[in-house]
Amino acid sequence: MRVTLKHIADDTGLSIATVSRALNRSKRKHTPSEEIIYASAQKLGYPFIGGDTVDEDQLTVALVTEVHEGEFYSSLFHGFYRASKKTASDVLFVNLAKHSDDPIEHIINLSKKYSGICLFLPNLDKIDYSRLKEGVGQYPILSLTPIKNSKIDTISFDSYSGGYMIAEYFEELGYTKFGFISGPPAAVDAVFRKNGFLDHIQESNELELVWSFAGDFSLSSGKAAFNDFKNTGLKDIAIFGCNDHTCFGFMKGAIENGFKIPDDFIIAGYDNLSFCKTFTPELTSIATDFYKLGKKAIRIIENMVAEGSDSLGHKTMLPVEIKTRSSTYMDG
Amino acid sequence: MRVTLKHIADDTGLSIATVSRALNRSKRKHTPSEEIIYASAQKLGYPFIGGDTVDEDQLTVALVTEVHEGEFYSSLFHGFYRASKKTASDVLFVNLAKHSDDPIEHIINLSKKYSGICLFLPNLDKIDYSRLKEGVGQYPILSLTPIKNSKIDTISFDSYSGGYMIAEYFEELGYTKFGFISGPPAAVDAVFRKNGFLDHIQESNELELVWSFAGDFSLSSGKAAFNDFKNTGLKDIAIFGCNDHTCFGFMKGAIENGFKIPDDFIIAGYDNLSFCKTFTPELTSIATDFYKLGKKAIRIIENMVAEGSDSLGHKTMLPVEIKTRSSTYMDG
DNA sequence: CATATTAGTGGAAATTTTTTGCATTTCTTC
DNA sequence: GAAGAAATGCAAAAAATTTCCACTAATATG
Repeated sequence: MRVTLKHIADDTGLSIATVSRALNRSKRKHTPSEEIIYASAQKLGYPFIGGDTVDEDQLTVALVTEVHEGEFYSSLFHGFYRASKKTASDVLFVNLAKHSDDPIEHIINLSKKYSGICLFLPNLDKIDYSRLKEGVGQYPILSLTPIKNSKIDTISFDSYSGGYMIAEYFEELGYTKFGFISGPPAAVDAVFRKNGFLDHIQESNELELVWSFAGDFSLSSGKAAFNDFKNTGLKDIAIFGCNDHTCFGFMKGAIENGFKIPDDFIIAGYDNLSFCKTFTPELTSIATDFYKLGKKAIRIIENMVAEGSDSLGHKTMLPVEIKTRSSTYMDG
Repeated sequence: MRVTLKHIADDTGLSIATVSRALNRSKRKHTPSEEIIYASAQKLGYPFIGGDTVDEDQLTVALVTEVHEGEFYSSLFHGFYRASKKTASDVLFVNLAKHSDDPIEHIINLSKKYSGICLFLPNLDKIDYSRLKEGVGQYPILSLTPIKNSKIDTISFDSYSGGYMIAEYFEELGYTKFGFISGPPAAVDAVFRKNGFLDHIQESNELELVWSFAGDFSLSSGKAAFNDFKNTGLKDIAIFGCNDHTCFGFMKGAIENGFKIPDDFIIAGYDNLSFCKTFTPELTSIATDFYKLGKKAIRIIENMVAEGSDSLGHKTMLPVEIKTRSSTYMDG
C-alpha cells in the first residue's frame, strides 16, 4: 500500500500539514520535529523525499552481483567505477545477499527502480533467465555471463580467443608438447578458454596435448595439478592453467620441488591478476579490461534506453590481450 | 519538480487514466503500451512504481566508497556482503564516481534515500566531516576510517595493537634489531600500525629500530625499500612492512638478489591478503576480519535507528589477529 | 513586566493528483 | 464480417498534498 503523508503524520503524531511543510522545505532545518519526520518518512518509505528528482539525462544502472573473495570482484567493481566516471550514467552495486531465496523476483523489483541492469550471476540457469525476461519485459538488461540460447543480451570477454592466443604463443616459442589445467566444468567461460586452446592444438599436426588435469580454479587444485604433473616426468612442456590462481599453486608446488621456471616448463594463466607481477617468476597471463567492459556495458544500456529497443539475445565479445612475462621466457 | 502521472501521459501520448491503470495492475501484462509506460515512468523517475513498499523492519544501509584496484575492496565488499546475509538489513554499495566534485553534497542526498550510511572514504578531511554532520543532522552514519575529533561515530580495526603485536612476536622469536617500512603519511591507519610497532620497541631496552624506509603501500616501494636495505648490510633483522604489498615487493627484490627468507631476515606484513599463502615464503601478516567489521557496523546502525540516537563520535575498535607463516620461521 | 516578534503548529479550504465509471474504439477470433 | 474481449479517453469521484489562516509558545524588545 502506498505510503502517504497521513501515515507519517500518524506515525509521528504531528499533523499532515506539518509533515508536508517539513518535507518540502528547500533547506533542512534540523529541528527536533523535522528530524522525527525525516526518520519516519525514511522508515515508512515515503517516496518524494530527496527533493531534487533525478536528472533526466542521468541513468542509474545497477550492477547486480554476489560478492566473493578474491581480486576478481575488485577488478569488476573498479572497472565499472572508472567507466561510470566517463559516462553520463551512474552505477550502483547491488548485491543479492538478502534475496538468495528468490533472486529473480528481486531483480524484477530492481528493474522498477533503476534505468538498467547489468547482471553478473554465473549461477543462474536458462530457466532463471527466461523467468527474468518474462518479468521485466522490454527493459534494458544485460548479462556479463555468456548464456546459451537466451533472449537476454550478453557482453563478455572473448575467452575462446584468449585460449587460442595462448596456444599460438606457445607454438611461436617453439614448443610442441602442451599441457592444460581445466577449471570447474560449470564455468562456461573456463570451457571457452579450454576450447580455444585445444582447437589451436588440433589445427596443427605438430602440436600435441600430452597432459591435462581437472582443476577447480583454486590455488590448491594448482598444487594438486603439479603433483600429478611431477609423476609424469614430462619435460619441455608448455602449460596453460585456465586461471591465474591455479598457475600460482602449480608454480608454488614446482618451486618447492626444486623445479626451475621457465627452464623446466613454461606456464601461462588467465585473468592477469596484479599478483602476476608479484610472483617470481612473473606469470604470463591473459588480460581482461574491466574498464572497457564497464564502458561498453553502460553504453549498451544507454542505447537501449534511448532507442527504447529490447534485449534480444545479442552477444558482444571484447578482445583480450596476452601479457607475456618471465614464466614463459628467459630474462635478457 | 515532482513527477506525476501527467508527465508520463504527456511523454507517452496516452491519457492519465491509462497510465494510472498500467502502473497499478497487480500483474504486468507486457503489452506494447504498458512497456512504453513503464519505460517512461522509469526514465522520468516516477516514484510509486515497485508496488510492494519496503519491509518496515528491513533497513537499507549504503556502504559509500570509491573503488580502487586490489584485493582490499573485494575483502571489504565481501565482508559486508556476508554480514548482510546474517542481519535484518540490506546493504547496497554506492560508489562516488559521479560525484567527485562535491561528495559531501551527494552523501547528504543519499541520507534521504537510505536508512543509514557507512562511509569508507579515507580522503575526507575534518571540514568535510563537519559539513556532512551538519547536513544530515541526527542520522545513522558511521565512518570506517578513524577520524580525529569528530562527532561522527567510527569503527575500525585496532591497527595500533596490530603493529604492537608484530613487535612482540618478533621479540618472542629472539630478535632485537628491527626494521620498518612505513606507508603514506596521510593514511591514518598506517600511522597507527607504525606507532604500535615503535612503541613496543621503545618500551624495552633490548630492542632497537636499526633501519626504516618511507614507503607508500606499493609493490615498487617495497622493492625500493629492499635496495636501500641491501646497502646497509644489516643481518639478523626483523622487518615490519606496513602492508602486504610492500612486503611482497621487498621479498621479491630480496629473492632476486639471492637472499634467503627467513634465514637472512624475517618479515611480516599487514592485511593478510590471500596472496600471503601463495607467495614463497608465505608471509606472516596481520589479519583483519571484514565480516566482523560489517556485522558490527550494521549492528551499530540498526541500533541508532531503533533508539533514534545520534552519532556522537564514539569509536569502536575491532581486534586483529596475527597469522604466522614461513616468512618468520623455519619449516618443520 | 508588558508587549512585539518570530517560528512552529493544526484545522480547513484550495489545489493537485490519482482512481474509477462509462462510453467508444480497436483488435482478435470464429 | 460479426461477436466478444481488451484497451483507451473523458469526466466525475476520491484521495493526497499544499496553502491559508488562526492560534500558541518561546524569545526578544522597550
